[in-house]
Amino acid sequence: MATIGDVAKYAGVSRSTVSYALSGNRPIKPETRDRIQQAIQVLGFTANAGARALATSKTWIMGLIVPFTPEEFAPATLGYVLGVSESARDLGYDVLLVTRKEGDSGIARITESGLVDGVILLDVKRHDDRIHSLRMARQPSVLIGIPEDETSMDCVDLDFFAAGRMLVEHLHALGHRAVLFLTLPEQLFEQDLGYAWRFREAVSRTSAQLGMTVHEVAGDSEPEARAREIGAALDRYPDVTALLAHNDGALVDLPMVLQDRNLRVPQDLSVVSLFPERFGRMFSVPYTAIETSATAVAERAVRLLAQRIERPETPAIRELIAPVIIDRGSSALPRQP
Amino acid sequence: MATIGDVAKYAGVSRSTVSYALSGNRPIKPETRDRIQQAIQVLGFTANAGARALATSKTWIMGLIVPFTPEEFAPATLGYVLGVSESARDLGYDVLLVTRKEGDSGIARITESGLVDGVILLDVKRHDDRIHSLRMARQPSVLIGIPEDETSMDCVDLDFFAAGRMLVEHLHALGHRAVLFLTLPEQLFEQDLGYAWRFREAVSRTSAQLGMTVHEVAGDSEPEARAREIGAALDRYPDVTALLAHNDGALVDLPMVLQDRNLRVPQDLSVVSLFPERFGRMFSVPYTAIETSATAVAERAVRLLAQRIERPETPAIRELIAPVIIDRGSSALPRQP
DNA sequence: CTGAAAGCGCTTACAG
DNA sequence: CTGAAAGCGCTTACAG
Repeated sequence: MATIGDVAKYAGVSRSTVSYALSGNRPIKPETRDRIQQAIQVLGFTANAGARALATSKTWIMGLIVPFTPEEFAPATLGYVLGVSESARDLGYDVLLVTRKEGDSGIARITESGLVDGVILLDVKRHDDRIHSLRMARQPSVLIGIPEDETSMDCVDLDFFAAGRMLVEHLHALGHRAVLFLTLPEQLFEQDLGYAWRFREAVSRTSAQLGMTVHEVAGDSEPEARAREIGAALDRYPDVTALLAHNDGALVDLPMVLQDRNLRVPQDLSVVSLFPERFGRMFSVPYTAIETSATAVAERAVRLLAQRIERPETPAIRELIAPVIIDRGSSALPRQP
Repeated sequence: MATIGDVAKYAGVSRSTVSYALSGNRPIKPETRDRIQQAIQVLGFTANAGARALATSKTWIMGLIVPFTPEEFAPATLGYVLGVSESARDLGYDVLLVTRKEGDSGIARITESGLVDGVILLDVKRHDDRIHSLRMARQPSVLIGIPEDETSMDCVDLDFFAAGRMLVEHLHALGHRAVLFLTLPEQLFEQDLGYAWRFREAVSRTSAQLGMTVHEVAGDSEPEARAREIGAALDRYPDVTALLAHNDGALVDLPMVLQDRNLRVPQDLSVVSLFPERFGRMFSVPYTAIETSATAVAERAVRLLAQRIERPETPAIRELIAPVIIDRGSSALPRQP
């Protein structure tokens, strides 16, 4: 491979001049610049990443920590991964992917070795050990999700509390007073995932305030069990007039389950939900819902991290993205008893 | 951050001794080794990745090129990404993720700068421009998928031709003579994706050899259109006794579509398919099928690349993973007319 | 507007 | 069994 020395020799200048021409950090005489440009072309020169990182202490790589919990929903996760990657490239960064098996040690490894300039953490838990590793690191980090103790941590997320509240208020405004709430798989709560808890808390608090009855059904991650649970719950609570489904997997089976019981939407049962936008494009989920935009969240997170890398000392930011309901006509006035 | 010099000073040895203790590349007196170990502990030393890469010309990073075609199926793609990441870590490598927007230039960027030791390419097309960039690179690469011209390229993939043939033969053996073949979204064929074409070709060739009639239905990527197409095709070809569905998105809607038409599986219609294993765990797809194991393919690809990185000159390998049918009882003798 | 030189933090032949 | 030194390929103060 051609080095900066080869380019310098070919262009008849010093290595420092080539370097400055590359970085634009000092004015170069136009003709000199042209000669250098040509030399670069001819020799096919690209600066060595390791050498540059060593000299500048900057790698232009962001670490992305993704646990890939098996119970989580692939299209959602993928949306974040893709969003982070594309946004990072827009700002000149590459993305190093660190997945589950390693857990905590992965963060230490990529930060302590100086492999990355910063870290984005996905699937933040309410009490997340990994945040300790992030605080120890000399590189900045941004969380996608909100932990219990967010002191001095930059966080970005959809406002899942507002989302839960909005959906309950939406049903309440239509006149619904008894709602079936299909939650995420229990494992996700056990894993202490912030968004799962915040959404559920919003639903239970808001419904309590508004005097609504909410029957919770723990959404399974296993398809057959899930369908059975939904059916059983509909039998158990004949008073419910609406279904609030926060379970991506279940949404796909829902049309079938409801049809099996001859329940028309929205005449017999209103259905509202929350799911990733990618999901709606891939499957038939004809329900009024809040669409979580991984792209928007990822983009904000990457921007924030890039800013932090440049100016580490500004105070931590918490950015909640306001949810928006897309009306697909699956909610209406409750059926008359 | 502590450098190797700090460790050397603390342990009272030279930097080279610390380096050799780290690499194990020459014997070190046990007591010396212990002192060094302790110094590393106390100072919290981790070797700088850039410096090491510069000195050794090895980054321990594999590039993973993933186009993330929107028509493709998230669980499938995610399976490969996750599989590559985990397998790479097992061998000591990190993974740098390069996604669509950049396309071709991304490969040049990460190889020419020496950022990666090798590249894994996903979603290989039959005629894939990116392979040219890979051939130009000084680092080795492995394709997940088989291009038309695989000269001197390492390739790993599920044997999609064998898969298509197996499923057709399976139906033929049961006595089916007219089959509806629901293909992947047309866009994937237009994108020239190898696996889409190979599977389809296997289906059409095998059925021709066996004297079977195959009606193709172009699977849409848009959910509503897809369901309509399936229904229309079932009406159009009343002679079909079996459905061969190679369309992940459609599989989820299928139970509903078939129920709408009062078609029982397998009494009225046999259904066989091919889908990623992750998919079956997430959704209810009760069909006899070949399960594509992204994990297995990814693991082979990573191993192959690691070998290439160590010994670049051995001849190129093509590794096709034999498909296996999982019987879920959705195929039976054809209904009597 | 440009060059010579030091330095980033490692590894590894060379020497003992 | 260990050390001193050169070198990997960049960047950037220092000097002119």
